[in-house]
Amino acid sequence: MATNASSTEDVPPEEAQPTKQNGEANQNNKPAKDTNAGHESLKYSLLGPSLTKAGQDSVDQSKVSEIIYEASKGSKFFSREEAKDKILTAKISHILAKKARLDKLDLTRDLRAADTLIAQLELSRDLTQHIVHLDCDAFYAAVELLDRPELADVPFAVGGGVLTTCNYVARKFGCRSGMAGFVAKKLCPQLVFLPLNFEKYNAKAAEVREVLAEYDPRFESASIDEAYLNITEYCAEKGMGPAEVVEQMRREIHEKTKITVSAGIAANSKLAKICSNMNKPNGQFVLPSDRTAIMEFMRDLPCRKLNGVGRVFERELAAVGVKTCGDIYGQRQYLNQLFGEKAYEFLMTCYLGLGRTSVQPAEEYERKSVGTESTFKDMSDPVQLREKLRWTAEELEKDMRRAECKGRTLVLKVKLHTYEVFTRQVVTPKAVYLADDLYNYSLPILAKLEQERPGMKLRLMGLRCTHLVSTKKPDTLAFFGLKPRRTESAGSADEQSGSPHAKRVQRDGEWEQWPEEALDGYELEMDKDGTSETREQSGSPFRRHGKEVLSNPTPKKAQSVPEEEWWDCPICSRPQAANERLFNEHIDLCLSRQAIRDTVQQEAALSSTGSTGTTPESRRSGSVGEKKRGRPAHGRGPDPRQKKLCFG
DNA sequence: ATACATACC
DNA sequence: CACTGGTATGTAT
Repeated sequence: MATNASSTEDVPPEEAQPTKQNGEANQNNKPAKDTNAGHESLKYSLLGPSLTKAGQDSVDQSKVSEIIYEASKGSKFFSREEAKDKILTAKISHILAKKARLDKLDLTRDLRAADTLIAQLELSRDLTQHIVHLDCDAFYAAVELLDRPELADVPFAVGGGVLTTCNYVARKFGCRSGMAGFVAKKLCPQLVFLPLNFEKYNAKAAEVREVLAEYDPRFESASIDEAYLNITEYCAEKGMGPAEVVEQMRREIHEKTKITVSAGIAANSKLAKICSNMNKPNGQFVLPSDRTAIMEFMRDLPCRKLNGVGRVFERELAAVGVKTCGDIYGQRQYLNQLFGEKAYEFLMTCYLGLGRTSVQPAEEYERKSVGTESTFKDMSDPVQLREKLRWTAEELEKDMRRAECKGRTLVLKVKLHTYEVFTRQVVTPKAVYLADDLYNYSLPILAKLEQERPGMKLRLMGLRCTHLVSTKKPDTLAFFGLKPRRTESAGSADEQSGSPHAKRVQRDGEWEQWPEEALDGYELEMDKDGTSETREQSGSPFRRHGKEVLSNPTPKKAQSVPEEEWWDCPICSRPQAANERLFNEHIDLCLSRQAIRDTVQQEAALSSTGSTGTTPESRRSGSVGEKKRGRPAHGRGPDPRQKKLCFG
């Protein structure tokens, strides 16, 4: 390790380039160098995702990587990582071979297509909004520290088998979130472990959100400790600059919650997210909303900093000569063919520094799946496996009740003792959520798996429902126009996605099921055992790292008059919640409601092609809400509506 | 539609 | 000591 001390620290290992002559896969199996090279990428991979994260700057990464490597090697986990690394290496050599083949062709067309796309994307650039990404610093650790101030200078971590997070003292030793506890202990023998306490974190997160709502009542919770805000209006109202506003907001958050946050301020959410990492912890960074400044910023930005580029994609990109976002331009003629359309478009928007400027409360996003999984001691006894499946089904039922939905597809996930993962799914004949149904429909696929690999030993089992059908009462009522919708929504999250048709089709799919499900929904609600209250509040801790399900706090001003504003639907004339997206959805519903009613009456309960309401697109343009918010309608261009991954 | 891989926190 | 859990999304088939 002495040899690779400083030069290889932060960069991914080089891929073997294919030799000029034979473009096929051979190069990566050359014996002498490859054992070493293979380990380099494996070690890099074992370093984990937080390499690029804050707090690791002063750490000797090669030393850390060596310790992790030594601690891990020989384990089944390690073997699996090794195998995965080999697969990736092969995949990369395949990509390189393809690139070599492309090089022999005339790529003028691809080059022109890329330039056209760039020009088109450029038209959608919106520099008028001030978007902020806020990120609490080592959030769980910071919350724990409030109760245990004596830990301020000692390295500690939250979480058991795997570190959920750790404080900055521990990070100096190379510890990081996602790391196995025993590995962290090797890096830092004094490391103190604290158990997770989600109720505490959620309570503190709610305090932080109280403050955020003052600056943008429609802020978007991206996770328990992250949020996006659009402060354009706030800046205009107060006559303040965005940096000044965020300084003030961060000060206020710290005063009221004793939590420090870092912030990025930029013209769109993608840039803001990158910027919030620049001055962590307890700092902020402004990227001026100026095209040249943005292009220069992106030019030198390592691709790995992009939300959506992980270890694998980073390696693939590096292999074709793309290390920074600026490098994307030089390779633009290859990217579509090498990585596919979505990745290609994603990369182009990254090169240009484009991103979404829309920010909306998380509860306005539609949930796509609900699932649960757990790890346990290796198990192969079929009886025990069935017990485990039964238990998993019961856990999932609880989660489904909390989420107020049923699923039409059930996915069984299984991890073998070797860490290989399998999933198998079934479409259920009806939407399900009861443990009995979940168990009965998943049991046959478990049995089939057992048959496929006799005596399989499992270390994890999980069940997940997809193709969800909401059983929320407000939606049902809104659907039939009985009452305007307010807070909750199971609506789709399409925005200005450029191609409304795709979404429309999907929605029609949902609608087909609604008449039937609507009644079920009531039944589910009617069995009110008070759980729907206790569930959401504090009943059982909804242990979640992901998106928050809580609604945004109501701004104090409005609290006295909770439902102060309504917009009248132009079709049914009923008042609707003053929310641009819900309003548009309501119009969608109104336009096809009659068709749905017909369908229900015919009791052609299943497939109702009649419900395919051909909704006019025109109304989406000058929507009332956009004026209300003082935010310009975003370009119709391919600006994505994504939540996490940005390939869309 | 199904299976698998990747990514994020 | 002994490598998580929940959700979303992309690609290949």
